[in-house]
Amino acid sequence: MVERSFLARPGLAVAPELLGSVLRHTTSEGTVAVRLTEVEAYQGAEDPGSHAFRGRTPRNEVMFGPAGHLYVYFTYGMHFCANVVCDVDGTATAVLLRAGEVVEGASLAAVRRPSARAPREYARGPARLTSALGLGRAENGADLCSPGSATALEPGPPVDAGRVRTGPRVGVSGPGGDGVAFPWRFWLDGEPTVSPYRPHVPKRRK
DNA sequence: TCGTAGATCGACT
DNA sequence: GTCGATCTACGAT
Repeated sequence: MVERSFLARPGLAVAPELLGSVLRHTTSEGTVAVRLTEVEAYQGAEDPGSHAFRGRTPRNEVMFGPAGHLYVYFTYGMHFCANVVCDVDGTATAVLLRAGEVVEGASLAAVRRPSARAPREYARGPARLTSALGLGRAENGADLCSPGSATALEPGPPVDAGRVRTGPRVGVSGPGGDGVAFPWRFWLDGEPTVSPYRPHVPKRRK
């Protein structure tokens, strides 16, 4: 079980140390656990790309709460994405879980992700990861740091610091408006489950 | 293997 | 009414 104090820091500090951790979710169907290989930090009010940028709403309520809870939101009409809420109560920073490797419950993950051709694709991508774990609206606000919780975050095997890679999010400058892009994405080099980098280009519909 | 269009609905303006 | 922290199918190469 990850200590809540570990998460009660800015998402930017927590994110790289979260790589390699294992998120386990148990339902009536069974248990699926994913070892995180790619995450992205969201700096709340300082991040134009964050749900919390325009202030507190019923939707992002959980982000403003205490650390160690799960923020699950619905997007694009069909997908769920999951974040680990960080920092102290009242501060809306979080870490988006972008990709991971299924290390337990692969058969159940296969049922939930029928379109995946290989096990490495079970959780390769934010929406795929939540799908493989079986996370949904019901898990929004779930406590990750309480013993016996159906949704839990656990320390994984030690990660070689040399394999941790970072990347700036294109077009987003850091606090202070100095024009410097901050490295808010973190992933483990060489992991086949890391999603391919694609610049964020919102598509316009007709 | 790569690139693009379409799907689909809740939150916010 | 508009847009989105995306995924998948499908056509082209």
